Amino acid sequence: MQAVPRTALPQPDDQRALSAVSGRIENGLLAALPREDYQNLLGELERVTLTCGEVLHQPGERIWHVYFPNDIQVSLLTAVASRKALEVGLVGREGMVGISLALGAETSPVRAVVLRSGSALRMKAAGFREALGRSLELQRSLYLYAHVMLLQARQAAACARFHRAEARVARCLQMASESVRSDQFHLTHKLLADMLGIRRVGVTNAAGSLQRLKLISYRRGNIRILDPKGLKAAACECYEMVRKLAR
Amino acid sequence: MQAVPRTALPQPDDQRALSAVSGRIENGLLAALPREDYQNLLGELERVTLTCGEVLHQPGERIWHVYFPNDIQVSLLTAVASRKALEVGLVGREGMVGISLALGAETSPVRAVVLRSGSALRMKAAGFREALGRSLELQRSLYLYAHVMLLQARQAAACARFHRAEARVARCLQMASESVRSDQFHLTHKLLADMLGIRRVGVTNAAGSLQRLKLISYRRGNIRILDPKGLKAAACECYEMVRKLAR
DNA sequence: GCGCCTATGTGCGGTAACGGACGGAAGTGG
DNA sequence: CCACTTCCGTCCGTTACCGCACATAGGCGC
Repeated sequence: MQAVPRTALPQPDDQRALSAVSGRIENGLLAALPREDYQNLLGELERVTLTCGEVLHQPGERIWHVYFPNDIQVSLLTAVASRKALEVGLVGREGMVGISLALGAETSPVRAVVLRSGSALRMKAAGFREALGRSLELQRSLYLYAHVMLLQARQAAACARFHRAEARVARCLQMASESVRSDQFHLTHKLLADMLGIRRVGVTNAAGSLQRLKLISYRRGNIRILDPKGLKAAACECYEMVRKLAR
Repeated sequence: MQAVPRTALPQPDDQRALSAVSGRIENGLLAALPREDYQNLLGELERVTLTCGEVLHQPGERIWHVYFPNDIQVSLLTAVASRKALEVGLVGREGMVGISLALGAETSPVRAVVLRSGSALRMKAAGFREALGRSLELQRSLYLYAHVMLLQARQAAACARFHRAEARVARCLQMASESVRSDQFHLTHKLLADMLGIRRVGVTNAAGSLQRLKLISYRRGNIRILDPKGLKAAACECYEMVRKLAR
């Protein structure tokens, strides 16, 4: 992930904007809103397509947009000096990128990198804040989401400290699989290593071990889960933990 | 910290309640409120004295009270199976214990353990939620505080993953020193080890090394900072990072 | 002073992960 | 078909921890 260049802000693909926004609501947070509250947001939302590797937020920099993923997945990374980073949150269909803005901050504390290409609905920071002030329902669900992110970050901390690379790799694959709702998906060792804050070789070893156990198979980034139950057993409990405590 | 028993809920010392609450406001969050908002809270607040080792919240259990520390310090710990835990947040004069309640959760995601004895103002969960609904100012400052806790947790994650024990011990001592506003305080190796999620011996080694560098001296838990600048140089940057990004 | 508890120091083998480097193999674009 | 990039595998020595066990040493009550 160190190699990912700072990219220009993505442009909306306007030709598809209307149909997309007025169609079925894919994002969980938006879908859960009462219809009226959602209607009030519609004017502010614009659809963007994002590709793997794009950087949405940088730590310390101002948040210009918040993003509600449709089918993309976004990794939130905390970096330390010496070009090392660790994933401290993962945002998918059920979440949003830029929750700090809802909490009253103006700058992002993390780097937000697109992990899986797809589309999202985005909103300008100012419009978002206004909308938040108008909708109590939106407040309620976003603050609860902030709580989940807090949970995630804390669990990530304990996980990174105590769990072995192999278990963490297994957990990551399990999560990815459930997120895309398929037993096949694309994820390279390098990318996984960056998320887990370990060496690429560490992932290679762990993945090789999981492969020997017939839990997964992979080839040039194309991963297939062969034995979901076995994989879950090999994984650390952190994923389940977050789920459970998220209520 | 594994040895700390589950204690009964602390009882308020009612005889001191009135004088304490109506005196100078020590807690930062409360002190920052407009006078009117604070007056509205007064009825709900009760003063309690807490001693080192008391457990205020347990993960997964219902939050009955929130606490606004006067001079106590509270460590927030995330545990994994196998009796290991890691500090993912530290609450002092400027914060509160139980922020999850403000975000809409009902149970605590962490264990909250009193690190330094002293007093705090506490409030029943129901009363707190009502009060929060009434005061926009309180909302604003608590959500911002939630953002800071999120920051803390994320930084703690990266720190635990990447930084060496010695640097983390140095950082912890630096933080403790600033928190008590003194170059002397009490903190045993065992307690430090539990916060950092490393072995007691690891702390002993790190502390011994810092002592040989003439940065600190200690004797049976009584620590003295000899060279604050040197200590800061030996510490990892995580403390400063949180400060800076907290805006 | 004696017993006891807490706090600190030491020693030892074991190991998971590190950093760096190199090679091969699979796909990609001309 | 060939150059090139991406991705994966292997090997090396090194290191910062771990878990365990045991030894000292200060403080406290009696």
